[in-house]
Amino acid sequence: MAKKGALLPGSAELLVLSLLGEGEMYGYQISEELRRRSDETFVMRAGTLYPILHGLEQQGRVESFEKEGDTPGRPRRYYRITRAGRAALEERRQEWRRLSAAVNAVLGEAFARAPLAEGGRC
Amino acid sequence: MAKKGALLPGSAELLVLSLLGEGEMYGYQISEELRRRSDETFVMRAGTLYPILHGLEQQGRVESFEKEGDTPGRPRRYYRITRAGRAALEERRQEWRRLSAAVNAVLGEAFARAPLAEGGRC
DNA sequence: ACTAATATATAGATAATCTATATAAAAAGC
DNA sequence: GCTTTTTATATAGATTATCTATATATTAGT
Repeated sequence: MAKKGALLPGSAELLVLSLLGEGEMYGYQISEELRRRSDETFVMRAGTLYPILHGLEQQGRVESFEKEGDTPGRPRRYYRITRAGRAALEERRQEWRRLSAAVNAVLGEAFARAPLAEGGRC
Repeated sequence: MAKKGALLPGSAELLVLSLLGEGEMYGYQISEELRRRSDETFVMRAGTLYPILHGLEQQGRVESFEKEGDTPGRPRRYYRITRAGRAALEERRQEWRRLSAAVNAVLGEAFARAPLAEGGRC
C-alpha cells in the first residue's frame, strides 16, 4: 500500500467521481461524505482531495463554480460532474469491478459479488 | 491507478504472499499462476515481482533456496512462506476485505461479499 | 542459426498518495 | 473578550509502489 495510507491506492479518483455522480458537492463535503460512507475507513485529506479535483477539472470531467451570498462562512466551491466525467466514472467503475474480482480470484475466496448478469441465485 | 498498470496498486505483496501461502513456488511460477488465476488480468512482470520477493525475504516473511540437480535449465530459486509471513498474510487479507468493502460502500453497490461470519446463508 | 519461452535480477522513471504548511472565516467554549 | 475548534480551500515537497528498460543465461522449437 502507498505507505500506510488511509486510502486504497488507485481508488481516489473513482471515489470522488462516484460521489459527484450523485449530485454536486463542495470539497469539504466530499471528504466528509467519504469518511461517513466508508465508516471512517477512508480519510481523504485536503492535500489529496484538492489536487484530484483540480486534475478532474482540467480534464473536463468536472466543472466548478462558487456559490456566493446564501452560504455563510468562507465561500464554497462546488463541483459538478460533466458528461465526459460520467463516461470516465463508468469506465473506472468497471475497472474496479474487474480488478477487485481478480484479487478475490487469486485469494481463492468465495465469490463475493453476485455476477450481475449471470444466473447465479445468491 | 498507478499509470495504466496491470495490477491493482497496493495489492502486489498480498497476491504474492497469498500464492505462497498455498505452497512453495519459484518466481516465474508465481507470475504465471497469478496471470492464470486472475484470468489474464494481473500480469506481474519480473521487474515488479523480484524486488517484492527480495523485500519479503529481508523482512523474514519468506525464505528462499535453490533447487539444484533435478530441474533442467537455469536453476530455480524457490520461495517458502514463514510463520511471520503467514501472520502478515492474514493481516493484509483482512485489510483488503476492509478496504474493498469500503470502496463498494461508497460506490453504493449491492453488497458483494457474504459477511463471512454473520448469519447469511449463501 | 534463429526465435521464443523459461528464469532471475537490477537501475531508473513515473505517478499516486501523504505530510506539512498556509490562509481565512465562523462557531463554540471559557 | 479571547482562544480553540470546525469549516473551507490550496500548494509544495517527500515518499514509495509500480512500471519500463535492460542484462544475462539456458532450453526448446522451427
